[in-house]
Order: sequence, then structure tokens, then C-alpha cells
Amino acid sequence: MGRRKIEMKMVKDCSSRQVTFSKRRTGLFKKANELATLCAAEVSIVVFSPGGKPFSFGNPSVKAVTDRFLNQDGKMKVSIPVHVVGQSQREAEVGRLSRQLNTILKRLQAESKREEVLIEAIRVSRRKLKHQNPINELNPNELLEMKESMEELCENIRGRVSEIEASSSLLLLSNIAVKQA
Amino acid sequence: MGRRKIEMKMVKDCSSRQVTFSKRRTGLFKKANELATLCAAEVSIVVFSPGGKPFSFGNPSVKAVTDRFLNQDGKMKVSIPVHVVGQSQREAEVGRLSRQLNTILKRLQAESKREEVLIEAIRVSRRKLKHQNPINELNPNELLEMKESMEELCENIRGRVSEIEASSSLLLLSNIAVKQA
DNA sequence: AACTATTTATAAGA
DNA sequence: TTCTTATAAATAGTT
Repeated sequence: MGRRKIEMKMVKDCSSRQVTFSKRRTGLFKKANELATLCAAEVSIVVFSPGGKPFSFGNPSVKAVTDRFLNQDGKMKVSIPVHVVGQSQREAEVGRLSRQLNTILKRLQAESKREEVLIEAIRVSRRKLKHQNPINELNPNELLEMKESMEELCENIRGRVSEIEASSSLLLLSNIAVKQA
Repeated sequence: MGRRKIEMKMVKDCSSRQVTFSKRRTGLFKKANELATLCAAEVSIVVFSPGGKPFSFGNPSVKAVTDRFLNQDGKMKVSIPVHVVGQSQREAEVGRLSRQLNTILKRLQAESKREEVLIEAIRVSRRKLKHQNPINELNPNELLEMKESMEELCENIRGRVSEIEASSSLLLLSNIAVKQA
């Protein structure tokens, strides 16, 4: 778009690529904002530049979108009674897969609840950090509090790693099961 | 853009809004793809339609983006040049810690944004599962789709594990630094 | 950064 | 929905 049509390949010249990235990122975010404004849609974008720097866009905000999900998820019920649905072998197989998937869904539901608790804990920690005064003005006691906040955050995150690892293993296993079927 | 210039306000007519959303979402994703292709950038987008339906875009994939984070985090350096800010030894130390914590806070903020996007991605996948018909009524093709949804969810979760591991390591390091002070 | 010649996206209409 | 088309907007190359 512009003086010449360009090939849809990576721009080789590093400097040009940076310029293109900057221009197009601006354009992308503008489009995202228009989509959100015109359509009452919620949009969240994260981009990493070729140099690895992160950029993000959110409307109305990433948090608002997330809260919306939270409320919906709170009402979520995934318990589905399993009944055999057919006579043929194929139908039986579908029934077997259905049971597997129901089991996995239940695990997923359980995982979701734990995860939300952890997400909330992280938010709390994050808020504590956010509301601190500019750090350069902290006195030693405040630095100590800061350190404790970070330790708390750290523990929450580490706890989550374990949980997510466990549940992702479960999901992997179930995916393998479905593939085999 | 088109036959007429339009005001940047929410399109009132519900039907037109749906059409506009559909067209512009397509355009936004196309732009995102171009940005990724031309600039070797990594892009992740989540959009909710006015009706609340989730749409997402990722290039090269959410997992790939996350893996890249890991590598970057591996190169992350917490070494901060030390400048003396006061006369006493204690003031100098506080200054040093302040700079460390400022740096870490910036990283934490950046990480938070990324993390929220990933949380959203998980919610999107979760929602896909939620909106499926009762599982017992799925045919084999639908089961295949279901499996793919789960694989996607699995990737999101696994990607997040990596990211959280990296950031928690970083936080651990900084906590150690604070403790020593 | 700013400037345009072009290409691209898209609003309205079919 | 999908296509067409007139026009607005984005942007590649340039200064």
C-alpha cells in the first residue's frame, strides 16, 4: 500500500523493517480501536517487534474483558450425563469418546476454579505493587514491604506453575486418547 | 472508508453493526498477519463481537510466541549499573535496590499484559468447549473439532507454564538480591 | 517526521 | 451472505 506494491515477505533491510513495523503497528492499533468503537466490541492485542519489544492494545481494557469472562465463567456448568446413544460399533465408539471427554471437561472445570483463585491472588499482588510510591522515594522499611509483596507474588506464580503443569499433562494424555480413537 | 466517511461512534443499527464487525475483524486479522509476515513480528489478537462471540488470531501461534519469551527471558539481565545516590553507604544501597526494583517492576508490568492475553486465550478455548452441543450428540467430525479445541487449549496452557516459569525465576533472583541488601 | 503516489480497506448498494 | 464499486484510509518510498 503506497508508492509500490510490496511482496508479502519479510522486509530484509533491518532499518526498513523497523520503520514498517512501527507504521503498521500504529495502523493495526488504530484499526483495533475503530473496531471496538464502531461495533461495541472488545479487543486485545499483543505484538512483539522484530527487536523483541512488547506492545499492547486493549479496549475498553484488558482487565474489563477479563472480568467479563470471569462473570460468565462463574456460571459455567459442564457436567453432562453420559448415556449410550446408539447400537452400532461406531456409535459405541462415539459414546466411549464422549465419556472420555466428559471426564476431561470436569477436570478442566475444576482446574478453572483453582486457576481463577490464583489469578486473583496475582492481581492483588500486582495492585499492591502498582500503588506503591515511586520506588526511588521508598525508605528502607518500604523496600522491605516491597520485597515481601514480590515474594508473595512469586509464590503465587510458582504454585500456579505446578497446577498448570499437572492439568496440562492430563489434557495431553486425553488428547492422545482421542487421537488413537 | 468506502462510499462515505462514517462517524467514529457505535453503529446503532444492530444488523449493520454485525456486518461492520465481520468486515473489520477480517481486515484487522489480515493486517495482523501482514505485520507478522513483513516484520518477523509476533502477534496475538482476541476480539469479542457485539454478540459476545470470541475470535482470535495468532502468528506464528500462541505457543511460538511464548517460546520466544522464554528465550528472551533467558537472556534477560538483571545487572543494573550502580550509581551512588547519597552520601551514606545506606543511602547508596537503597538507591541501588530502587533501581533494581524499578527495572523489575517494568518487566512485571510487561509480563502482566502478556499474561492477561494468555488468560484470555484460555478463556476463549474454554468457551469453545462450552458452546459445543451436548457431547453425547456429537458426531465423529464434531468430536474431531472438539479434540482440536482441546489441543489448542493444551498449547495455551503449556505455553503459559513456560512463561510463568521464566518470570518466576526472574522474581526469585530479584528477591534474593533484596534479601542480601 | 512529513510528504504523496499508490495500494488497500471498506461503506453502501446489489 | 457474497460481490461490486466508489471512496476513504493506510502506507511504501522518498525527502
